Amino acid sequence: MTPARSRRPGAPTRTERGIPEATVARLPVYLRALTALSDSGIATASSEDLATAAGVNSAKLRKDLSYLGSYGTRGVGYDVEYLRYQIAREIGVTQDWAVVIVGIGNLGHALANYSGFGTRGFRIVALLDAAPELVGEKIGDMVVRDFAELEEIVAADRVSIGVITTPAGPAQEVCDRLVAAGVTSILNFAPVVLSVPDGVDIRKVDLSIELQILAYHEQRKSGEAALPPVPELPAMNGVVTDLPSVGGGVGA
Amino acid sequence: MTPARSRRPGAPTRTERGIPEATVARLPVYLRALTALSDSGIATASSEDLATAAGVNSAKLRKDLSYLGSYGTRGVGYDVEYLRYQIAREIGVTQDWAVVIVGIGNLGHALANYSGFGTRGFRIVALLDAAPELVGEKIGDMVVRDFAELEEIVAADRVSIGVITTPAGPAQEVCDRLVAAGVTSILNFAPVVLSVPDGVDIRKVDLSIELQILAYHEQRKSGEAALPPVPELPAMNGVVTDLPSVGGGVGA
DNA sequence: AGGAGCTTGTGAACGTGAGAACAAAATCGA
DNA sequence: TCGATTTTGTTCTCACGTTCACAAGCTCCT
Ligand SMILES: NC(=O)c1ccc[n+]([C@@H]2O[C@H](COP(=O)([O-])OP(=O)(O)OC[C@H]3O[C@@H](n4cnc5c(N)ncnc54)[C@H](O)[C@@H]3O)[C@@H](O)[C@H]2O)c1
Ligand SMILES: NC(=O)c1ccc[n+]([C@@H]2O[C@H](COP(=O)([O-])OP(=O)(O)OC[C@H]3O[C@@H](n4cnc5c(N)ncnc54)[C@H](O)[C@@H]3O)[C@@H](O)[C@H]2O)c1
Repeated sequence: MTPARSRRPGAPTRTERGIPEATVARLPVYLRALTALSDSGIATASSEDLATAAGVNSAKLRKDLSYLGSYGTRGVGYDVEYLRYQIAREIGVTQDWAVVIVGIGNLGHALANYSGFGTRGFRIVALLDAAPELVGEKIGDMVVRDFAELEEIVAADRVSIGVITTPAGPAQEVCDRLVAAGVTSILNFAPVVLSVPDGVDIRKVDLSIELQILAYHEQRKSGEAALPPVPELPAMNGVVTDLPSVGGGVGA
Repeated sequence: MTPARSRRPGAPTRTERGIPEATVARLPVYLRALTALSDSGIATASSEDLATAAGVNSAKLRKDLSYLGSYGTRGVGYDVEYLRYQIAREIGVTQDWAVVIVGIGNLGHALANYSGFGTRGFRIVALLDAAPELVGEKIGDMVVRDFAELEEIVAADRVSIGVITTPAGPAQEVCDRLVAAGVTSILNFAPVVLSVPDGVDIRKVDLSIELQILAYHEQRKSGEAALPPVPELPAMNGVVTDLPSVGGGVGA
C-alpha cells in the first residue's frame, strides 16, 4: 500500500483510514444505487454505470471508492454485491443501530409509520412524547411511551441515535436530556441551532431552509428585474420604520 | 465599490451579484436568528452575537453578509430589522411563493399540517394525490385534489415550487409532470436520484442518508476495534457468496 | 479636538473538494 | 505470446470554502 507520506500540501487532512466528509455523505447514495442494481440482477458495474445511477461524475465516484480500498477490477468494473457489502461495512450498517424518536406529533407520526429505516440499518426502539394524551397510543406495532422513561430505554437498548421532532421551544432541553442519557448522535428537525458537547454529532433537517434556498434561485431565474425595489440605506443608524414584514419566523 | 477585477486566482467564480452557494445555504439560518433577536426586542447585534445565535464563526458570518452589501456599522454592529429585511429580500421571501405538494401519505400529511411555511415566505396552494380514496379529504383548511389537475393549478396560481412526497417508484414520473407543467424548483423526499433538465433546481431531503452519516461517525467513536471483521478480498472475480445481507434498500 | 475602544469589511493564507487526464492492470482475441 | 481494448486507481491542477488578522471607520469620552 501507499507508504505513510509526510503531509503533502494539498492533500486533505485525514486521520488514519479517515474518509473525507464529502465522501461519507455520498457513500449512502452509492449504497442505494448498488442495491438497486443488485435487485435488477446486475452482478457487475463499471464506475460509469454506478456514477449514472448515483447521479455523480465517474471520476468522483472512483476517487470516493478508492478511500475505502481497492475493490474494483481494472478492465471489468466492480462486483455489485461485494462492493455493496464493503460500503455497508464502512458506513456501519451491517449491524442495526437503535434509534429513539422524541416528539410524536405530525412529523413524529410520519417517521414512526415509515418502514424504510428497518431495511437500511436502523431499528426504532421507542417513540417518546411528553403529552399524557399521546402516551399509550399505538402506531403500527409500537406504543408511544412517556419521555420520562428515556434514560431507562437508552440504557437498556444501547441507543446511540436520537431523533428530535418536538417544537423548537423544548428542543434544546430535549437534546440535553438525550445527551445526558448517553445518546451521542442526534438528528434534529426543530428549527433551532442546538448546542451539544464535543463528541456528540448533530445533523439537522430543515424544510423551510431547503425551500428558501430554492426560492433564492427561483428569484434569480425570474431575472434581476424582478427584484423588489432596493431601499438604499434609507434609515440606517436610526429608528428603522416601515419595513414590510418578512418571512423567516422562529415559530414552534 | 470594488472595480471589476479580471479573474484573480483564488477568488470564487461568481456572476454579477451572484452569491456563493455555501453562503446562500446559510442566509436562511441568519434570517431565523435575526427574527429570534427581533422577537426578543433586540434592536442591534454584533457579528459575534449573530454568529453565536446562528451557530457559526463570526468571520464567516461577516464575509457572508458582505456579499449582500455593506449593511453594518463599524464599532456598533447590525441593525436587526434592517438586516433582516435585506436578507429576506436577497433570498426572495419578501413575497410569497406558491407551492404544491404531491403525494399526501404519511409525510405529505405532516407537511400539509405544518403551519411554519406560511410565516417563512411560502403558501401551499394545493395538495395532490393520485389515489381516488384520498381525493376530497380535508386537511386543515385544504382539500386533497386529483393529481390530474396539476397543470391547471400550476398555471392558475403561478406555482414555481413542487414538493414530492410520493414513493420512490413514481417519483421520476411525477417530477417530469411537474417540470412539464412549468414548475422550476423541486424539493424531493423520495429516495431516488431524479433527473431534470437544465434550468430546473432540485434539492433532496433524505432521512436514511442522514442517519447513515450519523452511523458512520458513531461506528468510529466506538473505536476501530469495533469494526466488523474485514474479509480481505475473499472471493473477488468469482462468485461472491455468503456476504451478510446489508442495509441500504431501494424500497418504495 | 483628539484619542481610546469597538466592530466591520476584506485581503491573504490555508484547507478541502472536483474533475481532467493518464499510467497501470486486467481481459480477450488472434 | 502479444497487442488491442477496457476500466480502474491516482496524480495534478484548479475552484471553492474557511479562518486569521488587521486596517478602516464609527462612537464616545475627556
Ligand atoms: N410537520 C412538518 O411538516 C414540519 C416541517 C418542518 C419542520 N417541522 C418541525 O418539526 C418539529 C415537529 O413538527 P410537528 O408538526 O410534528 O409538531 P407537533 O406539534 O405536531 O408535534 C410536536 C410533538 O412534540 C411533543 N413535545 C412537546 N414538548 C415535548 C417535550 N419537552 N418532550 C417530549 N415531547 C414533547 C408534543 O407533545 C407533540 O406531540 C417542529 O419543530 C417543526 O417546526 C415540522
Ligand atoms: N414517512 C417518512 O417518515 C419517510 C421517511 C423517509 C423517506 N420517506 C419517503 O418519502 C416518501 C413518502 O413517504 P410516505 O411515508 O408519506 O409514503 P406513503 O406511501 O404514506 O404516501 C405516498 C403517497 O403518494 C401517493 N402517490 C403514489 N403514486 C402517486 C402518483 N403517481 N402521483 C401522485 N401521488 C401518488 C400515494 O397515494 C400516497 O398517498 C417516500 O418516497 C418515502 O420513501 C418517508
